[in-house]
Amino acid sequence: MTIKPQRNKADQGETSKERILASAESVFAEWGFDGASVRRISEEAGVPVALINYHFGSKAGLYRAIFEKRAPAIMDQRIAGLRLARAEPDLDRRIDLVVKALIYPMFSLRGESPSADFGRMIVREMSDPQSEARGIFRDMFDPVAEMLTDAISKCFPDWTLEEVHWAYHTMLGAMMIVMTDNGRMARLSGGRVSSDNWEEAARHMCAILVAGLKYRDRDQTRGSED
Amino acid sequence: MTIKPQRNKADQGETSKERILASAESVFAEWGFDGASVRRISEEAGVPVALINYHFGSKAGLYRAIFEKRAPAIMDQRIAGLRLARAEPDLDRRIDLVVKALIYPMFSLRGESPSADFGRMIVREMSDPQSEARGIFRDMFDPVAEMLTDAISKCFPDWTLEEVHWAYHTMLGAMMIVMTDNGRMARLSGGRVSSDNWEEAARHMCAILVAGLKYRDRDQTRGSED
DNA sequence: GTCTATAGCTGGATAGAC
DNA sequence: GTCTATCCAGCTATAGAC
Repeated sequence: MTIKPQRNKADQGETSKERILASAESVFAEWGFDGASVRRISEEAGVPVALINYHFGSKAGLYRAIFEKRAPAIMDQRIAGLRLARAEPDLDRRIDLVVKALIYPMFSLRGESPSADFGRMIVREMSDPQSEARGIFRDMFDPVAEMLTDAISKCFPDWTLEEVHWAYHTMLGAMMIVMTDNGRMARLSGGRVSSDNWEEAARHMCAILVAGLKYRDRDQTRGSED
Repeated sequence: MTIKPQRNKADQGETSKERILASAESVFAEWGFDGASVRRISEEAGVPVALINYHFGSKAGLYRAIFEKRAPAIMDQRIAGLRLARAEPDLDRRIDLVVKALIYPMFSLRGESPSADFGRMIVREMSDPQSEARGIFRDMFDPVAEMLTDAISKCFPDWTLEEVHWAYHTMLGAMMIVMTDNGRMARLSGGRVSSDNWEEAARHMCAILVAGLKYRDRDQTRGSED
């Protein structure tokens, strides 16, 4: 066991590598991959530019490192949520747990320290065609996404594959907008509703989505495709 | 001996201004505002860079011009849809029309010529904190958004303002993901479901969202915040 | 209106001292 | 590991001929 060198108060115990990651997260979230410059990140972190390339190889390497640092915690929470859902035999109650397994781990980001920014990074990555080349979703998010679609289809055994995947993507999309809201909700509501309260956000969204899945075929005849 | 460059067949009577707008739409959609370069746009349009600044003043001017060209048609369709909804006295049927007034005009974009790209541009603009400075949403989208939230609240007279705005944003988010899907849906479904068929996309999404709004309070006691 | 040429910057990345 | 200094490719925008 090695003992970490104790830093003084000014450092707040952070290594320069950690400071770079922290400021990169906020700069990438605000400016996007292309709009962000390593110079700006280095300034915000209070380190020279060269140090970024020393630690992370390149701008792209730094970008990926942020996802590698943040994604596992979210995936683990989703997997844990799915384990709870699987243990619920009543399918009506189970879908509720599945939806929450998807939504809550993402929203809880907004609670902790700097990481509403990471939520914004995810949305930008998701809406960027170049993301396919980076392969971040393929590598870090797809495995759990498959577990989730699988869990949905087990809750609705009579659904087609189309219905399952559209349900999943509808939920994913709804989630995106909260991670990305730039005060538009506040503007449209005359300042009376804001998206900052993530617990309320999650509650409202889960209510709509769970009901949407459970009752989607209630009022209309089932689609007759294929 | 030099012959005045005659428009070739490929031009099909398009002015250079129109060609710039068309290629800008696809380049901005693929690379984002910062990632796109006016050089790349000019190459794709087959015009010299200077012409872009002549016609549109700046890169930002060109960007905005695309929204000014495309947004009105969508807004008009939404307004028309809302007019139909207002004429429907049965509130259960009316909310169905309101949701469709929001969703369908956006999805119908994917039907016509080059404009899945415009859908992608909207999503990127929506997930970009810098968009507030550009003011595109404020100027071109917010007025109709207010009409829509208003229509929702008329369908559910007992809802709080929070519930209305969360419902609207949930729908908006769900829509975003279809406009932006980069083949991830196809990947996750093993190639068996794709988001290319916009009619099916709209159908699935509306089914979930309408049911979500109508039945969101069916299984749980109403939130007690006020 | 359309073009060539270029000004004036800012970008990512690296070399090499310490 | 950390820093200074620097390379040079790429960017937006404009000047000015036609």
